[in-house]
Amino acid sequence: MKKILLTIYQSLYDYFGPLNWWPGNTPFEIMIGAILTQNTSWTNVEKAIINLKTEKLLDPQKLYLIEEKKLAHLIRPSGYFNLKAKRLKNFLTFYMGNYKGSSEKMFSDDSERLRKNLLAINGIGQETADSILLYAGNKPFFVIDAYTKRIFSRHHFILENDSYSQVQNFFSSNLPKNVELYNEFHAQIVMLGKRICTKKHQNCSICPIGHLLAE
DNA sequence: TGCCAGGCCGGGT
DNA sequence: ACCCGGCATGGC
Repeated sequence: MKKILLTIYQSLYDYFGPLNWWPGNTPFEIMIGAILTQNTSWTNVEKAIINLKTEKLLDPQKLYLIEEKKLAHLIRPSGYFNLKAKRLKNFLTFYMGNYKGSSEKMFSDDSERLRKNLLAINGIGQETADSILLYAGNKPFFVIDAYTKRIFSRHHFILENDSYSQVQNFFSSNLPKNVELYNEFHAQIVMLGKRICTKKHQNCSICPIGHLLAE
């Protein structure tokens, strides 16, 4: 199993090339993006982030102080804007209150403890927490999303109704614990899910890992 | 035009 | 412990 997972990864990498995730320049931008992209396409999130950048508001202190209503307006293109404005505020309260807006301080905490604390924030679930830890903090937490579950359950590596932790454990226990690998592998999975292994069509004839999959 | 997108929460059973 | 409705815009 360890071998085939790495082979799948290698095939994806050969096919798509390096994806250089996460799109975003700073840890803070990545963390904001992680919340904004919940059940939302990245193109919509980009528009919201551009709005924040244009207003020069992509800054912990400024977003912490801005009125929630105004924040909601700025992130409108990302969808669920009222809900997400609230969630961003919840995160910012945590981030400013505990770390004064310093990602270095935040990620110098014990990672398991930090993960629990992130999960305690209303609006941050397991995928968002792991995305923050992996892509903003370079901590080895494998991110599980809808694409991962769809692709790997479709091909019977996992069960369709496996829990998040079960799926995460499947990857963690069958891969070397390596941040770069976790980073790139998840990015490759998302690309495969978007482009080829979509909800409606499996398109297995052009799937770059089709020959590696059972059935 | 309807379906989908890099989830999560709260209330009900 | 599950199951479900709500949240909302933009692209194809």
